[in-house]
Amino acid sequence: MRTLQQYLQGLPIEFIDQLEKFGIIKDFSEQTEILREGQYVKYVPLVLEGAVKVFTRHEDKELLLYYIESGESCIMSFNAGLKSTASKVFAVADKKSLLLLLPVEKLNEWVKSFPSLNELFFNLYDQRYASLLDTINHLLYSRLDQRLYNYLQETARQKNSKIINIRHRQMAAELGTAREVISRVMKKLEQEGKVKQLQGGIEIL
Amino acid sequence: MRTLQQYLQGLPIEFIDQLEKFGIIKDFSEQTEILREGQYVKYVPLVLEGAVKVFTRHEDKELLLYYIESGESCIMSFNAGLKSTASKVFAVADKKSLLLLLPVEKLNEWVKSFPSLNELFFNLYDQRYASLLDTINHLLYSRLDQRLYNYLQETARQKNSKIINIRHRQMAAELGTAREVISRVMKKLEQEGKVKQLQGGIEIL
DNA sequence: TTTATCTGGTGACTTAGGTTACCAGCTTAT
DNA sequence: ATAAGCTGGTAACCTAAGTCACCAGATAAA
Repeated sequence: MRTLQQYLQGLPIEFIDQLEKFGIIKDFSEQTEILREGQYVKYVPLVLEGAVKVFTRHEDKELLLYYIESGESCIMSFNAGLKSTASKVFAVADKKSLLLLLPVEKLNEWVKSFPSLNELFFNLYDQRYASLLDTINHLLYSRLDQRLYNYLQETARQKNSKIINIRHRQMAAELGTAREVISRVMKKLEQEGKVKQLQGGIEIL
Repeated sequence: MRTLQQYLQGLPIEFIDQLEKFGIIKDFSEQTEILREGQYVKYVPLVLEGAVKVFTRHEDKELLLYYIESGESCIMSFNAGLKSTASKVFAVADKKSLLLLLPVEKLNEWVKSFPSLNELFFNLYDQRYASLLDTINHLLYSRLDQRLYNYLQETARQKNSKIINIRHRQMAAELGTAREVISRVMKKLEQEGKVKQLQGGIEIL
């Protein structure tokens, strides 16, 4: 296993020391829930390895918002931690992941003492904000075929493979629509030569 | 006119001093554009009086995201200023407004020296993030009648009046839809007894 | 092996909302 | 006063997408 210093290059050594002292490194297997909606947060996760998916949910429907990747953290738990408010999103490990858990009681102090941590969270806020803005524009202006195709491309990027093994049912859930609709739209994308459905999974062309 | 101290209670006096020295207080009349998309920012506005509307735009369609009210600022210009990136939203004064313009070259320093400013922007980020999340859920799960009614209620709150004078065309623009559709849905809301269209404007019941 | 479950595919139907075209009643300029 | 432009209303139509019902093939469990 690599050391914290190797994961968190660019952070001052005194901060890394603090992290080693008070942070907790923990493994999460694929599909493990990392943050629940309504949850109050004691540890803010920072992704060292792997990736975490963040969703919003409304009644039984959900929607994939974005991924948290290596070196990034979850602003919802950051805020929920600092302000003791409840999370409005939920998060799940997308693959086997290694997280560094930051205790919230230290966080406030750290944000003040280490400008680079402060800056990291500002950057993350900005990135997620931009991502939500993008989602809004897609919801408002794109049809589902476009959204599905984007989704598949992003998934392929995450899995680092042009062929992805995934059920229609899951795609539907992550795009906030119904399974039958995915089935229909997938056929359309296939006819347009953008994807190919084969036994091993879906190939993105 | 009130002094900066009166507008910005809770901020340390040394910071107010800095603001008086380097900030610019400026009046904006209703409908004045305050931030353009793609714009690079030299001054980050902080609303003292009035209110500013923030929109996203995609081709010719736009969508009202939220209001910036007294004591609040625009995180998009904050980020655009600090990182010298382009704004992804645009903003317009909703009424005659008084803004305090913060020069970006000072901002970086201020964020570090004054934790309360730092905290203000974290709070604003969180608030806007929550607002975008809300918009996403509405776009995904609510029908237009519900969205329109929410919009009217929010507008009434802003104008501080149950009767609002506004064109169907503008409502359509701010909700990202077409004028005819508003006309149709307004009739529906009227039949349901939720609003009343009279010569002076729309009454929200 | 023989169920039971999961998976994707499909046709038929419904609905919200976008589009087109047009009209009547006000306001505002000329 | 007359014309031009804004405003809201409406009918007809179209399309994307949600819903329902059902089916066949694959996969997993008994």
